[in-house]
Amino acid sequence: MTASLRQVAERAGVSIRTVSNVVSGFAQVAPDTRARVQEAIDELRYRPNAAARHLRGGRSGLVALAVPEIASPYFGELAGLLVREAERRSWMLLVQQTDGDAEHERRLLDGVRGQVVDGLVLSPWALSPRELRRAPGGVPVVLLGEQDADGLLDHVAVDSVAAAREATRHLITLGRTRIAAIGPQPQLDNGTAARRVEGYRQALAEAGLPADPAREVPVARLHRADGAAAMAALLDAGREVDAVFCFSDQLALGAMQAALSRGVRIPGELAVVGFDDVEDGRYATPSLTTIAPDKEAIARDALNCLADRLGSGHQDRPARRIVAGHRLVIRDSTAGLAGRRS
Amino acid sequence: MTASLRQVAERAGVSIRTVSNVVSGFAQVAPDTRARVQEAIDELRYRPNAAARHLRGGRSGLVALAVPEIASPYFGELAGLLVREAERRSWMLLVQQTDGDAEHERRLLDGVRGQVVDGLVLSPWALSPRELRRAPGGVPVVLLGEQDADGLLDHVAVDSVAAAREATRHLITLGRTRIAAIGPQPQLDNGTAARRVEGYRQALAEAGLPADPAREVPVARLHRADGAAAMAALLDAGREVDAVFCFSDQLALGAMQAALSRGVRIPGELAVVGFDDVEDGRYATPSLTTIAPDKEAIARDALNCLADRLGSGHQDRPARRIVAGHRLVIRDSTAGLAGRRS
DNA sequence: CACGTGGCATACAACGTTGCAAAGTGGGCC
DNA sequence: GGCCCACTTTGCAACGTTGTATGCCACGTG
Repeated sequence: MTASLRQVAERAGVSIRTVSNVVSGFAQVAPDTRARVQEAIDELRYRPNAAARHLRGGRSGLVALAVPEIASPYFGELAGLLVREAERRSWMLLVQQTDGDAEHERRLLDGVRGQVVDGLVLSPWALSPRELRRAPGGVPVVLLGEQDADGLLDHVAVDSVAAAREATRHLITLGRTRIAAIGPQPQLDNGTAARRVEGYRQALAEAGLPADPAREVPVARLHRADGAAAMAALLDAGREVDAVFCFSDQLALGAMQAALSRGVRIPGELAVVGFDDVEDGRYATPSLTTIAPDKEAIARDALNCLADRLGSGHQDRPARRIVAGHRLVIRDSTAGLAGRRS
Repeated sequence: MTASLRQVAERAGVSIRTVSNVVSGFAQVAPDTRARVQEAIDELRYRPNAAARHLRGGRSGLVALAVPEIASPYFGELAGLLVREAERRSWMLLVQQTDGDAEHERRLLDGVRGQVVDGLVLSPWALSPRELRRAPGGVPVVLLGEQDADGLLDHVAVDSVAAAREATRHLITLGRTRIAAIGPQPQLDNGTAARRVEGYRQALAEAGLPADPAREVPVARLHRADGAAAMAALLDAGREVDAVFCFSDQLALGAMQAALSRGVRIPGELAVVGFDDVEDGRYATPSLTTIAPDKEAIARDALNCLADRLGSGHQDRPARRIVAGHRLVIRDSTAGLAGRRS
């Protein structure tokens, strides 16, 4: 099948160890020996055996990304960036799906851990901080989103309170006063959604606008269909609403679709803001105003966390809480001018 | 760190081999011995070491998916299905991105191969059949799309000629006669695009419509921006066009956006059909008529191919050419009735 | 009683790699 | 000429697992 160090050694007339030295460029090897060995390597097309290295060294070079659903545009885009970032470090990315299922997430925490990957980037959905905390001492974990496991695991997230406040404030500056929020998830112990609600309420309070609980529409998942259903519910209930802040672009796109199909004009009668800045939103009609998290930074920082926990000496440093940047991107769904996309 | 067979064996007072037998349920083990061993396993939280199994058995339980871009909705959706399908077989999915780069694809063919994964699902973009063919005897490969490597590698794809013909024919039955195609890629040796052009032309010919080369708009990539640019070019050139068949939903969504932003009514003045049936299209305004490939079948069949090449005895069976099903899904971008989404 | 049989448990080796320690080689210096 | 040192190369062991072969025991049968 594929050549091993032994075969290369035989061919080059040296010991296995010397070939290993050439391959890993470790110890000093005499130039002519190195050349002879290299020749044998090329002829036999030798490639280091990953399994053996993994067994010997305890590192697989694999990192897992676990998200509720990889088909979701936000996670797809993030996965793309993580793959790229991983490659930069000679790692490879393994993708796991939790389907937003607690049991699944639990299994990942002590299943994939310690076995095949060197680290895990987890976007928890159903698991409470309490459960995340009891993660055993396996491989390093980085959480995405604001589920902070009581400071026991590293995590990377945007400042959702601030971002939600900015988004809502933006709607307020447009003169909207009856602003709904689509995306709370009271049924889950979900830090991210809770914080976005908080930011939304803060902005309303700052502006002296009343907070109407009936305008906070909870959703079960973050799909377009959930956004569409939520919007439909708002409209059917006759809630007079002139703007809506959606906790994800997916929800916003679904909401827009539902509103448009009922003849509601956007942004004229209804201004819409999303969250995530996925590509779909940029090309939707109208294009979607949104909070754009710095996804590159999230990907980079997440792998940085893993990298330095894998590095020597830092294994037990206290958990980090990294705040990634974000900015409000204003597009047609809130811009009066019915103009071009950003 | 994590317990090994040795430690379990010591604790249970049996040999390593016996523990192994318990774990893999292989040889016969006396009930009380089994119970004792199981107890030790539980107490020590023993988990089989993946690296050692990989080294010993030559199987890693990993399968790679290599696509140009995982952030693209079509590949994201496919990845989700593949992860699920892989899980059903106790495999895990590794994601690689080629960025549509030939060198990258080449490296994957003989790099990832034979080293860390048991199989590779590759969606080639830039590599010609000729190059794909010289794939060395590493791990099994399945190609997605219609790049068939001269019958040397398994591949799974929809019948693009037939699908493109149906899509175009649908536009013709609406009474459209000046039908453009967005998506040819003459600069690439890309079987898929070529076949879609072919189906498009066939439909025109069948209907006795003239084929106007200027209405076949090539694109460099399949992003929304490319579709938007192509549409803009068509409109700016003053080509009178009353329908367009786009080779992917992404292109179609970009094209719709460009048309809408210039005040072109869809489907009134311009009917649009896409290809892929990604979720975005279902929620676009108007919702997008498209060719829906049977993605579940593609995922299943791709892994089936790998599975039975990994199984005993079938390693050298001739390459398979699997045709996945597809259907035309008619939505608002071609339906006169400006109604609800499908 | 000797032998075969079947059930159960074990020993050994090997998968391919690398850390460690030590051996071999040659040259330079006193 | 002898000795030390630096440079280069090597052998051994171990990572954790499983295939193969074998050992041990009790039991039933001829």
